Amino acid sequence: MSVLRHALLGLLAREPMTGYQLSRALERTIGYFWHANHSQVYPQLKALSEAGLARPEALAGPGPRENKRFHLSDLGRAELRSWLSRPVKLGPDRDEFVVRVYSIWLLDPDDAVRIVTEHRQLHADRLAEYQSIRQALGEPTEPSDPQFAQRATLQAGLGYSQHRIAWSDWMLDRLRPG
Amino acid sequence: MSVLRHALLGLLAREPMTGYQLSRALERTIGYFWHANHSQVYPQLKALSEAGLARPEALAGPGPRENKRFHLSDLGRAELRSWLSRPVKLGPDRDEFVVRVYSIWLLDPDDAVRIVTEHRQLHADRLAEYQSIRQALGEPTEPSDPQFAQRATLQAGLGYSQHRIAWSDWMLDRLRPG
DNA sequence: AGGGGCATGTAAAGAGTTACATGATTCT
DNA sequence: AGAATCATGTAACTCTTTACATGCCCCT
Repeated sequence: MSVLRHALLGLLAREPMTGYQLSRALERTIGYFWHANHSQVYPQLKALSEAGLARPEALAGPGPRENKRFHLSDLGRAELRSWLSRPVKLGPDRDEFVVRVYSIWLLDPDDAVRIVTEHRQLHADRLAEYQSIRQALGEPTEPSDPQFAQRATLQAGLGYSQHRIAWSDWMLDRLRPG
Repeated sequence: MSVLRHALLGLLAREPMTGYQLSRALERTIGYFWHANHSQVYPQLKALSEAGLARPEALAGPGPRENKRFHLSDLGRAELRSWLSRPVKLGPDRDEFVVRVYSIWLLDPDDAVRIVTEHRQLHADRLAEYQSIRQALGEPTEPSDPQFAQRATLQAGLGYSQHRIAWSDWMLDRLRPG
């Protein structure tokens, strides 16, 4: 069972959603940490339904096909809980910008400064985005509240962007002589 | 052209290597940020050779097949430089542990504390590993030196693990009442 | 009338993981 | 004699991305 399937179960544990809504969630909140396109979501929802982890509810709605809202089943909730307790390996080991930095010695100093500055800016923008979400979300509640978990993932994002900005500054200090 | 292909070019820009050596490098240094198995490396090396970005040199060596050491070509170096200057999107958006944390409200407080503590420990161990590499590597040199780039990627790792430890502590403070 | 958002799917290609397969050399 | 390391490949499967494809509803 893939991470994506569990990400979908985790979203459905909060409230029933259509495939479209799940796809959108994988472009924002949880999507900052695990992205997926709708073309991947629909087949996975079918698989989850067939495995009895989610139940589709037929809806009247727009479009040529039947609209469906998915509910987490008891089996799905049990699977999600069991997944949470299983051991995880360390991640991420897929960081394209760090791979680029590994070859940064091949660039002219000006170009090197430019790409690091661009990276810093991307994270400064992302940080501002996270901070505005934090405003909307408020202070963390009790750990049994979904809001707490959302606040904790947000905190991961805040800390990560701050770390990338600090790292960029570390490089800029050493790339600019004097 | 994939990230993996450019990671391979970035390794070959330092010194000629066999597919086996490249595979090992993708389990350590640069492998902390972009992992790949040998089964992925060999076909990509073939593709790089066919595209004229790397040249194979036949070697006497053990085993039933011919041994090859790959050299970066001028075209390969140009491609690598050009890739470095092209814009990057933000990464990573694949962080399994954060996806788990998004559902942590479903767990008993004890289990929640346990998985966060385990995560913290993984990063504390990784941090110690990075610190011993830093000892061996020394202080950063000039930006045109491959050592500088290696030191900069290491700095990314150091900062990242520190951030994950701080984030784990943030969660533990809130998961443990009192 | 046209654009954007809601809504659901399939197809094809590329990337990545796990397993299968072979065989020499070196160390214990 | 057996294990670890060096060394190279293929096969099968899953995951991910990009593109194709349809059509309603609401707002301007």
